[in-house]
Amino acid sequence: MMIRIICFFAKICNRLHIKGDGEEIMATIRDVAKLAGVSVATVSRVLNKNGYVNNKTEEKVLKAIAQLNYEPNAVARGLAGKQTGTIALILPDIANPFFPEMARGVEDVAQAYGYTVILCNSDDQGHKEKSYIEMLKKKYIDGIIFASNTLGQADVEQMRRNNIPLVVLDRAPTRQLCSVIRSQNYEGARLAVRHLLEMGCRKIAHIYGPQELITAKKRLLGYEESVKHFPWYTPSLMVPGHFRVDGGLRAVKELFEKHPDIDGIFCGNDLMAIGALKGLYQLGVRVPEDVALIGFDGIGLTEITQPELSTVAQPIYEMGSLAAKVLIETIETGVTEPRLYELEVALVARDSTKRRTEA
Amino acid sequence: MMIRIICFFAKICNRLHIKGDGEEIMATIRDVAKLAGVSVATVSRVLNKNGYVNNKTEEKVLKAIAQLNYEPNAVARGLAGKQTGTIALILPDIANPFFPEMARGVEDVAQAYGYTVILCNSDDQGHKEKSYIEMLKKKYIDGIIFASNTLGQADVEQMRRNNIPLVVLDRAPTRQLCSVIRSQNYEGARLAVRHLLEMGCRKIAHIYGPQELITAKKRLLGYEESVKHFPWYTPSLMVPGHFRVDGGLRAVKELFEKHPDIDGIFCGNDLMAIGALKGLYQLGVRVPEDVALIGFDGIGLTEITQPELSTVAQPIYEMGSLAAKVLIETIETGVTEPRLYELEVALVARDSTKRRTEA
DNA sequence: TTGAAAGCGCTAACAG
DNA sequence: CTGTTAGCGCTTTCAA
Repeated sequence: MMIRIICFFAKICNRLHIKGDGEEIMATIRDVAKLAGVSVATVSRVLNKNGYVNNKTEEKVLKAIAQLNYEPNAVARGLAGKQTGTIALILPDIANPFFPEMARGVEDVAQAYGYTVILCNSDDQGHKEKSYIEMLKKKYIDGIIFASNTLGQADVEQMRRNNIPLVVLDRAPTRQLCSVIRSQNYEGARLAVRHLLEMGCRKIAHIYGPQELITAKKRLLGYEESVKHFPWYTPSLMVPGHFRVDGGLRAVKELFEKHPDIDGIFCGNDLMAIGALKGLYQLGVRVPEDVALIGFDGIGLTEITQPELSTVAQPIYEMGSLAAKVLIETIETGVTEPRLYELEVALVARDSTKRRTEA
Repeated sequence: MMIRIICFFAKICNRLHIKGDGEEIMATIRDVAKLAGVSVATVSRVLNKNGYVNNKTEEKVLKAIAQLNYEPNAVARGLAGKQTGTIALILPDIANPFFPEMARGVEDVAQAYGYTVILCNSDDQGHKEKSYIEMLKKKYIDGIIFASNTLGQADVEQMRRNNIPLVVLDRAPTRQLCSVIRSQNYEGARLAVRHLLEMGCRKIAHIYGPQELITAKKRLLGYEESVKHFPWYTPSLMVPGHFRVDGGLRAVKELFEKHPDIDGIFCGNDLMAIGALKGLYQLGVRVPEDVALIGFDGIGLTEITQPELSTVAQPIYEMGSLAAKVLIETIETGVTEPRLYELEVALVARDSTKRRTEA
């Protein structure tokens, strides 16, 4: 009884906006119902545009909503309906220049659909990913976009069991369990090599990324397939650069010790190409006169180097926005039919490969 | 009655994990209570480590929790307790190279404190910010970090009324209403100019950013104060570059039309410095031999140009991590005493200013 | 030290 | 077409 009375007073205070410091009180669905003279169910119906509602009634409700400046409470909705309007983006490191643009793509379409994006940096460490996933599950996240590399088959299956829609980027064979988005890594690599050949290169090296990554692997494969029939081809033309700037720099030096006559380098990603450019500069090798250089990814950094870097550009922003679109569709339709999207890449020829074609 | 029966069966199914496709069922606090033979209140107490709980009882509860693999549901917690363990980071554009590192700083400490970060790109457009804030309010966000520029006094006050803790980065006078984090923009500018002078420059220009931004303004001011007493000083040595690469490129060309004898340029941020470098290259002006060039911010890009760019480095990552720390403290202690944190900047002298000192 | 029970604000049966 | 009501899973008095 006592409780009731206290609650009653609390309510009165709420309604009258008596709250000391002028704190704003958010109207609830009940307030709206009362003001409109209908039940909360009816308000809920007009809110969610489901079920039948008389036009007149709807108008009354809408008016009440406007009058009270009512906004439905997303948390309560989440609890009741199991949908929070939140998706998570798990990526290795937002500070890696490849990911911000992709994140932007995700965020833009999420925003457009009324979703909110939670950002997670995994550093490609399995335990971080798992702890994120735990946390995201607790928060009733609606779905996850995975741009990270350490996602295991087991995790995917677990997500499935938890009914959490999943879209992964740049991952291989998990195919039948969730939608996958990637771009033409193999074809892109071939494109890069062909371009170097067309620019007159006659001994082309490759700096490759971590072979656990399907992208790095495919690009290496594309290189190999493109050059293995040449007489100059030899395995020592392929050196690792770990997808990092310093790796590219080191790799290029290693390369030139063994093969001072290299006249073209295809780097597995742009960061390594930037490192390679640096390394070549330090070696006194001119780009593109002595060596033509091309990267992969198409990140913005390739435009600020001197010379500007040729690259095989992936549609990074689109990969993100498509991922979000696919995920949200999965969430909203409930259809879990996994699909594979392979996006096209494009050769971007800039100064770093602009040499005279030799006969 | 019918309902009860159905629910009853549903519950049984849940408990027995009969759910067709092997979908996982998450244990609830009630399950734990039942298994431990206590009430949910008790479980809640051990969960939140508040209130008295007998050691024995606690053990039982803990065992039940472990046994059921129980994880408290964050959404329900949010509804009941008004705290969701989620903070928002509103910034202009994650694709702007300045922000990823800052975002990383925010995310890292958030993660460490068990919080989750929602990413919002405002593009510095007021309406986007407002719509984000609406959305975030609905979601019971615990606090907001603002690294964006169009936050008005009214918004800050509104946040206050809604009791949403707020930390802003790089903003000026909103001082008494929320905590502010920024770095020494004025001093940094003076540092940059002094460095150019020490390197022997005798006519120094400045490319400045949008004057609506306090940071750009302070840097411009620092420049002016440092050079206005020189005979060569004239207002046309200051041109706008909009904090963008292309702006810097254009600015440098404008500058050289009027003042071909410039031998030093201080750019209000690194992006403009990169553009300036490009422009100078196109003009055939050598850096640093003919012109020494220095930027501001200390973003990673400054290390990949040729020559590498000197810059006044802000502790970008720390700005982010500090912001998160301050925000979370505010959230958890409830203390809203606003503070101002001004972080130190550091001169990073690289090749772009490495010229012989003239007597 | 513990339990009962009233919410938090909304959704979704079900019954008119 | 609309209202009643039982939850969603947790926190938090209040009583015991």
